[in-house]
Amino acid sequence: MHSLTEENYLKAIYRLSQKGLDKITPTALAEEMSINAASVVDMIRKLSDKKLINYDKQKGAKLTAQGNKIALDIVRKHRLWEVFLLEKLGYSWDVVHEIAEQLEHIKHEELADRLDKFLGYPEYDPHGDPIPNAKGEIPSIANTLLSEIEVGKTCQVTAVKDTSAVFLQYLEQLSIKIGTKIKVLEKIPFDASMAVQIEKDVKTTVSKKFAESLFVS
Amino acid sequence: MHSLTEENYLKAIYRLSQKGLDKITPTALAEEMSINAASVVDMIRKLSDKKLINYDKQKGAKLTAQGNKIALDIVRKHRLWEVFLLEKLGYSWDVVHEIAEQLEHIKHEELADRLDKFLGYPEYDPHGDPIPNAKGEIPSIANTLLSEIEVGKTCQVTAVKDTSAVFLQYLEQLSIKIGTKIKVLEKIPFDASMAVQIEKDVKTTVSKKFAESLFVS
DNA sequence: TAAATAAATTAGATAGCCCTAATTTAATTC
DNA sequence: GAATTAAATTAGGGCTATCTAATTTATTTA
Ligand SMILES: [Mn+2]
Ligand SMILES: [Mn+2]
Ligand SMILES: [Mn+2]
Ligand SMILES: [Mn+2]
Repeated sequence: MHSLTEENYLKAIYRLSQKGLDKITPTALAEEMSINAASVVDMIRKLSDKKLINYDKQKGAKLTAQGNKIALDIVRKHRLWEVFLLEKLGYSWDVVHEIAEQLEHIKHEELADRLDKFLGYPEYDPHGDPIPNAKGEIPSIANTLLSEIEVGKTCQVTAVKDTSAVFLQYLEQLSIKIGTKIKVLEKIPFDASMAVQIEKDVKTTVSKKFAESLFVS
Repeated sequence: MHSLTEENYLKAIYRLSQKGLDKITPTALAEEMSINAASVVDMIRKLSDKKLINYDKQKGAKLTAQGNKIALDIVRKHRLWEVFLLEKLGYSWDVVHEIAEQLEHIKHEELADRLDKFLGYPEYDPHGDPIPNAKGEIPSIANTLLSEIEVGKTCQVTAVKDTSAVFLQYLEQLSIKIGTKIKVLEKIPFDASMAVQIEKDVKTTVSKKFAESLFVS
């Protein structure tokens, strides 16, 4: 059996590889997990011994089929619990993550599937991230950023790239949620900020950082 | 902050004091938690230092007001999660306990209250145990055993004293659940077993051990 | 390429929670 | 009351996951 800590490492490796990192180094993992690189090296050895990852100084760390299965299962549970917390318990989307971080480690054979059924087989979590199904298949992922949309075009929010509480609260304040329509009115060359119109009413200007933190389609 | 392990100790002390033990000794706790007495002594010191219990060689271990509050909170969460697992996820009453044993340690300020509301403020868990409310008040507890019911009388199951999976599965097999009516037909002096009638139909004989494992009213 | 910097690894510790074995203290029993 | 048995405690470790400080190995940069 694998520990909560091992699960968190596997999930972090999964996350980094999803991010498109070519090489997952101890330093990158240490940064990602806010942990010391020396500790990471220890755990890399442990996970390698357990055949959950392959580690190679040249290629970095890679999940094995087995490791990937575990990581995907944790991600599935994490996102399902987030849906539960938001839809059933009425939590807001800037708090569900930290609680799901604990809930994802609850172990019981049928738990994910039962939760999935109870929630009506949701495809995306509250932040727009895709939920792997029971077979480990993942719905397609958004990859266009708001910053890439041309002036005059209207797009629709599909997911948040940055899931920090501060950003989510700011979105809340602007009444932006998954599905919200945003029209790009102007791009300011000076600092790459954007003038946008949110749904019908509100016009505002958002920063480059902001425009690079929202996925749209 | 207190750890998962500390919470389990506090809960065990709470459980033993509810059982009416006059003196909670290291040995009793060790037995209750399937742990070595030497380990218990370590933790008793730790919990004493944290003022969560008072320990006295003469009087044994006693929860302080603060310790009691934590224990009660864990018990509340445990029982609420059991209701959730049974009613919302469709688990049977012989499995909910082990999963709730993990879920009870999920930490978030409003979690218990939100769950409570979502479940419709249940008063009892699937085994008939009372659920402390937000103020820490506990509904009255069943204390009459089936074995104490006189011949000819009919009673109703209010709770199970033994919550082991084997017992719960046996009850399932006999179609006995919380609320089931049982009539005592005969008491056999030889081994203190009892002939009973379950609801209208089924007549069967149950052992002394069985009759002392069911609470009725 | 040699020097400087950065990354990876090793060495050595610590904290939490558990164990076995030995010892001390208390409770029984003869 | 002395001997025996049981309970509580101490001593000494083990394992996991973390850290800091040193060292080794790679990568940059001048
Ligand atoms: Mn999340
Ligand atoms: Mn986690
Ligand atoms: Mn239970
Ligand atoms: Mn527990």
